[in-house]
Amino acid sequence: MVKIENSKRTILNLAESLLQDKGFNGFSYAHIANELGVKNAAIHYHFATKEDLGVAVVQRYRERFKLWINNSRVKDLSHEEKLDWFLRIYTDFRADKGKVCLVGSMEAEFNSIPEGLQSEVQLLHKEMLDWLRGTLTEGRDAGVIAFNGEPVNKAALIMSTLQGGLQMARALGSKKFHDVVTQIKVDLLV
Amino acid sequence: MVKIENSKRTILNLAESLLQDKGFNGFSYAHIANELGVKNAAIHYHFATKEDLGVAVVQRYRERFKLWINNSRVKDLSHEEKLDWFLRIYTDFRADKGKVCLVGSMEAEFNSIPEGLQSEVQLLHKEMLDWLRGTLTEGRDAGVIAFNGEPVNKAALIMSTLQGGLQMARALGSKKFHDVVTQIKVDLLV
DNA sequence: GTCTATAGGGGGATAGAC
DNA sequence: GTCTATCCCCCTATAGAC
Repeated sequence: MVKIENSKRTILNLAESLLQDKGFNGFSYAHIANELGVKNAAIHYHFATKEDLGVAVVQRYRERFKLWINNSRVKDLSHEEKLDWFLRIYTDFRADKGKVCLVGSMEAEFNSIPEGLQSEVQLLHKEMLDWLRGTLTEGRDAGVIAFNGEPVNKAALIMSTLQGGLQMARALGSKKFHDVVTQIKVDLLV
Repeated sequence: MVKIENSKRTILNLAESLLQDKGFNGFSYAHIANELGVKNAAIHYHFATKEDLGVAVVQRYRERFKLWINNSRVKDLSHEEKLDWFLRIYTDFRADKGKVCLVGSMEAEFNSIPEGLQSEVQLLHKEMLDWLRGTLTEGRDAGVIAFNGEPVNKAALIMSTLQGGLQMARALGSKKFHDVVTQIKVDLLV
């Protein structure tokens, strides 16, 4: 029911949303087709297989993340602000119909999704962790955040916490997620 | 291919394993039937619907957890040992074919699983969090572990971290999970 | 308790018209 | 680019024999 030229993008948007809402095994081409007001086959024209669609969603997300972190609006932030920006990604997911993070959604069903999709998830997770580790390192070197242990471990802990926290909120409510974010900050100030 | 009297238990074992391996939407009665060497319909005799089966798995897990924490082998441990026992549950999952925690598996697909199952997951998550919060509170009061902030928040953080950490390990390997466990401990000693 | 057989539906995917 | 039509497979679930 919308723009013909952007239909590919619209499909990706819906697929991304469905992945974060129902998981890879929890949505179908029919869901997207219905939402878009077209038929099943129309989606297959743009993305031959479901694996192709999933891969395209993650690839786009990877590019988006790369653009974000290299954009001056993030690059020029203070160390604390960069961390807040990262936390806000997850807070926004929670506020957006209780979505979970893309990476967590697919790692939970990792052993029942196509291999090509597994590889993309791996790359995205690495790239996000890498940025977070760098930010934590710089922030501690600059003396504006504090934590014990290795930055690489702290980065893995924080990202795991956010990922698990969004999932927890589905069963126990948004307050629980915000409790977790609060504790992440507490554990960064000491 | 096994004991007739224990077939119900065997089905539950397989279903629990499959849930932690492939997720609720990623396994079928056929998987269980093949593994057991029986036919599809035989499983339906024991558990009429897939929802019934899922609910039974989580209910059994809840009872098991309750038995554990009330058993003297856990109850009589020191505060630090209790925490180590809890962490070991997750470490053992990772070592067991890269399973993720039952709660995380189903919260990731929360919006595409039956309602009755959602309720059970909610109860299990509450009960585990509650025990962890209590243990953290007592441990800090006793002066053997240290952390800032509210025990309820710290408990939610630790459990989310373990849940997300097991999922992360699927894409990035076991070392990453152990990094996270290391950091959890670092953040408890200060 | 397990079997055969089957109903009934949904899902992914393709062929060919428009 | 989207449609209709269709294929084929897998899945959940049930009926009734053994």
